[in-house]
Amino acid sequence: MKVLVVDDEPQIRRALRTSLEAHGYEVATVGTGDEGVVAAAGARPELILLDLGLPDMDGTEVIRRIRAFSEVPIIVLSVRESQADKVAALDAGADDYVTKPFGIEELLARSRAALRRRGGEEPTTPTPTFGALQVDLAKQLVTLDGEPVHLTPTEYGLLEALATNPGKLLTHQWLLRRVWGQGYGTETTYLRTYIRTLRKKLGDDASAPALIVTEPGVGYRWIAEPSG
Amino acid sequence: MKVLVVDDEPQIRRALRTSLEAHGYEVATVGTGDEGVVAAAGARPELILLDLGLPDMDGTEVIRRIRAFSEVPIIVLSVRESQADKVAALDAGADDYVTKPFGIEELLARSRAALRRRGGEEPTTPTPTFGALQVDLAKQLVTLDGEPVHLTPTEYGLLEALATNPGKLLTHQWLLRRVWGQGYGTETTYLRTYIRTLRKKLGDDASAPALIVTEPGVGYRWIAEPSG
DNA sequence: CGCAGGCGTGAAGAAGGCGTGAAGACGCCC
DNA sequence: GGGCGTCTTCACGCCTTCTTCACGCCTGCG
Repeated sequence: MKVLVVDDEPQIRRALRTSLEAHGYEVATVGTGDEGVVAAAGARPELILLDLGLPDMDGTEVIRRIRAFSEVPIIVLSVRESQADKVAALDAGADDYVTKPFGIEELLARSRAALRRRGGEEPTTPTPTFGALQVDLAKQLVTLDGEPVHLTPTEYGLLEALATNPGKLLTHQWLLRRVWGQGYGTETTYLRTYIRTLRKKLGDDASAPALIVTEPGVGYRWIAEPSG
Repeated sequence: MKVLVVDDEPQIRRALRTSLEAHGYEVATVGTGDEGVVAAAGARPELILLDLGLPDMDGTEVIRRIRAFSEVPIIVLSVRESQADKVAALDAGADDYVTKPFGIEELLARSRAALRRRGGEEPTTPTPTFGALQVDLAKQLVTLDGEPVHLTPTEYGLLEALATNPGKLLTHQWLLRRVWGQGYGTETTYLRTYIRTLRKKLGDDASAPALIVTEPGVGYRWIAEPSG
């Protein structure tokens, strides 16, 4: 049973490693959010213990990025006790939220509970591939024929929304809310603009699409077949 | 979304009911562990909020009894903060453990997290299939002999109305209301036009129909046999 | 046998959405 | 403060889609 510990304080990492290994878990530790996302994709742990107070990245952002490609249980460890922090982390996709200092027995029990719930394996691919196009959801890196493609944050967000829902018809409103936020829903000109740059950068043709199909009046559809 | 609250204190029951109903949940409340187990079996709630300090039965026993027949998420509410209590409840099968007093926002967030996990079991949308014709309702994708068929929103809406009611006679008015909206009901020319394009795109013949039969003066009927 | 209504067929006008290209506004880093 | 990348907005021409109409056929009825 592999567990990934993401925490910037070495003594906490050490303490967690000791306790977890004593209970038969296999433990990997990293110190930054970025490493955490990469390790979640690479090492494929079955449980992640995530400290919210990381130096390099907001904790909810780490959760969101891991959730882009994995359903692995995430238990948040945090010194912050405010409800807003808890709500934000849980709604970002965390499974549980434990405030420091916590008892190791409680943490282990919550880990067991989280693992018990996730009985089945999830087949989600960390890096969906479509022919020459590869989308590394962990590193947020897109390559075409092996060449990295530079995308702005909005462009990447749109691509992620499309590529993680292959074949599905995604409405204007759904895409706008997912990429731009809850307050959006009618700004179809944004979509047209960014779909255009995406098509251009990914070498797609609107009149003979191989990746993104326009569903007039409704939305867009990612039609490329996953090939990895 | 049905929630069952098991708590012996009436004011807590009332407070939870108010908060939960304000957020769109359907709430049932009981005051004893025994009633809780019965209600969990009978009312089939999708989430249970369980107070540990019940007068008639030990909290972990309630959890165990419910777990004997249901995987419904259980969030424990308790005044006891000891690790031993938390471990016991979680290992008995609880999904989460919240100590009173708790913030309602946090409880709601934890409820969403618990529901999200359980609901994660892909709410399998049926994909009606009729020989070579396949209607993927989740993706809103129609394929004929494996080839995607492009339909306009109105065409798809009409097909969905027909294909999800196989064998049933659907009147002009019913179809118009469903596809075009409440304000319609007499525009049978619309129906004729779109039934025609549907037949053309799906390879059906009006004079020898295999999919859509005209019921003169009344409406239309989807006669294809579901085959999957 | 003639007629009327409903249906299938074909087509065309109109409205709105889309792709395209570009330019201004904004925020951020140096 | 300046420069750059990114986001937002606009105008234009084209194309899809919706809506409407006309015509011929069939059916049922008187």
